Amino acid sequence: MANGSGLFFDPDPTTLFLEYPSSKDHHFFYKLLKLEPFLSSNNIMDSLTKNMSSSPPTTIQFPVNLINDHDQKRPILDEMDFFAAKEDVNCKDTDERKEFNKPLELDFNINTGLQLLTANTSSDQSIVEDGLSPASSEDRRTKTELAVLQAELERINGENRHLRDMLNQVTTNCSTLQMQLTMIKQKQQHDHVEQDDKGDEIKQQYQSSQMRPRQFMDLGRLANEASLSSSEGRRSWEQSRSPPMNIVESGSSDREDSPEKGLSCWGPNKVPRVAGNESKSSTTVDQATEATIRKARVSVRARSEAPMITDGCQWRKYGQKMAKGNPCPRAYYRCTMAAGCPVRKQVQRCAEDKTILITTYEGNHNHPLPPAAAAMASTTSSAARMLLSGSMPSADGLMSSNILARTLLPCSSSIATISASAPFPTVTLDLTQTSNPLQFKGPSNQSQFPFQNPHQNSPGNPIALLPQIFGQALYNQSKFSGLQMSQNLSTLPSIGDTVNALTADPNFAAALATAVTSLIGNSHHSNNVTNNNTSAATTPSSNNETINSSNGNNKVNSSSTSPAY
DNA sequence: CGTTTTTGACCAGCGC
DNA sequence: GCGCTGGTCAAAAACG
Repeated sequence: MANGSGLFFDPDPTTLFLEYPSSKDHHFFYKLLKLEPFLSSNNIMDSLTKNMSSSPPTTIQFPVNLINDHDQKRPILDEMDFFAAKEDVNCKDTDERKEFNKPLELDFNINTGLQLLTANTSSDQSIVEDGLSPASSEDRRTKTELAVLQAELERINGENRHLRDMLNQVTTNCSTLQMQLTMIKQKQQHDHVEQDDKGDEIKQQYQSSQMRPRQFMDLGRLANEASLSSSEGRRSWEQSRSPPMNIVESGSSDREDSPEKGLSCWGPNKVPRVAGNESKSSTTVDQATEATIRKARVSVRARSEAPMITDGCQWRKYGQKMAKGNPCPRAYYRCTMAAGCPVRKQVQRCAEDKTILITTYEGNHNHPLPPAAAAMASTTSSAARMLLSGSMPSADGLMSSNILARTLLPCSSSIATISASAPFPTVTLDLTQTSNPLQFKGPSNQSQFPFQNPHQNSPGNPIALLPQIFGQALYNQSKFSGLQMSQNLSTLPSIGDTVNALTADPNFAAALATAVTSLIGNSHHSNNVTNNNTSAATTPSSNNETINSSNGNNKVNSSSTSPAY
């Protein structure tokens, strides 16, 4: 109790800010935010934690003046100015308002212990009036002081709780901005790497075959990445009411005419064929890795009563099969947001729990993603990259990847996993978890506060776990791989904020999976731009012909793509 | 009438 | 080679 927050002066300005008694004004936080745009939320959280739980490392024992100083000035001015604060407390509301409206720099000198004196004053008076001996009076003073302190602590604790809530809100806002910045950085770095390493290959690709659809897919992928940036994301929002831009030019006929159409379609035999001669320098391991990567799938398990979760993309059902060992049929869908989009998904209910909808995504979109998916892409990209970064063509590699994933995600291994037993590497996002395995299990320097959004997070909302999941993932990523987002642990709350915002959509899970799917390719296509658009090869090459022809029959033009959102 | 869904058939991979 | 299974095709039906 005695170490309750608000009674301590922490030299850390962050903590001081947190203890600011009149910080009900949100502008105060934003002012601090402005001063510390990259303030680590973890520091904030840690400071909060210190104040809320245990004795802070730096504690200033302020003197308790038992003399009513209503009529006299404070005798001690070199110490914390609690007494002046006392006056503020004793004053009327109007005076308090005035005091709160003081300049911030003045308020910074005031700690929340300011109200102590007010209570002490009254107590002192009664004690003095008792006319007891000095010793017993001293004891009474001490006891009274203690009681007052306790009451004050309770009040301050409540205030700190309020401040903590406000801090969470401000932190999320700050982190959102940071995430946007990070996304921009990521995009710039990614584009830079692509331009440096594969610019020649891209040129050769374009020169060798102008209308090859895979090239448009590349552009589409780039467009997807571009959509991750704040500006592009905004544009995506603006375009949300209109059919998305079709990256593939002139429909599927181009695909049919292309001699390399097989590359753009799924086929186990369609190991990437590098057009450039210099591309042959790439090792067979790289090619095999690329082939494995292209086969990567993202499976999302989420509870949904709906037959299919809507993820912002448009899907056309092209088949349904009864899978072995599952009474529920498996539906096959093809993305129709853009002509020739190779992304397909399978939807099937879990045999054990039919309330769980298993959606498996395969392939990479060749068109800008819907806003929700695009926004989530930045969040999930690092997680997907991390999960797949260890993917190797061999089973051992996949197992290592799985181990890596579990190592990097020690608290979420049951939520985000890589399956090596599946024919293709599959990233499984289990959103059906009801408990929060990550909470309070992070590293010591990690925020002990969950990414709370009291309005959206709830224990029964599995999607609410995503902030923790990817926050943890990104944290570990920053710790181990030092990728773009590593420099800011404060990105964790931003992820949580973003995810929370997105999880407002009950169909968010599918959007998440879509984003992950798109980023699985994005995270690796830098290795081989020639093949990055080739979707996961699951069907024989012979089917490619029929697929293309069927696309002609069931051609989905941009006009036919109804603006579902 | 265009698009989507349904559904039986077809194909390829895999294991025995 | 055969059967099983997963995945896809494509004609017909349904839908708006």
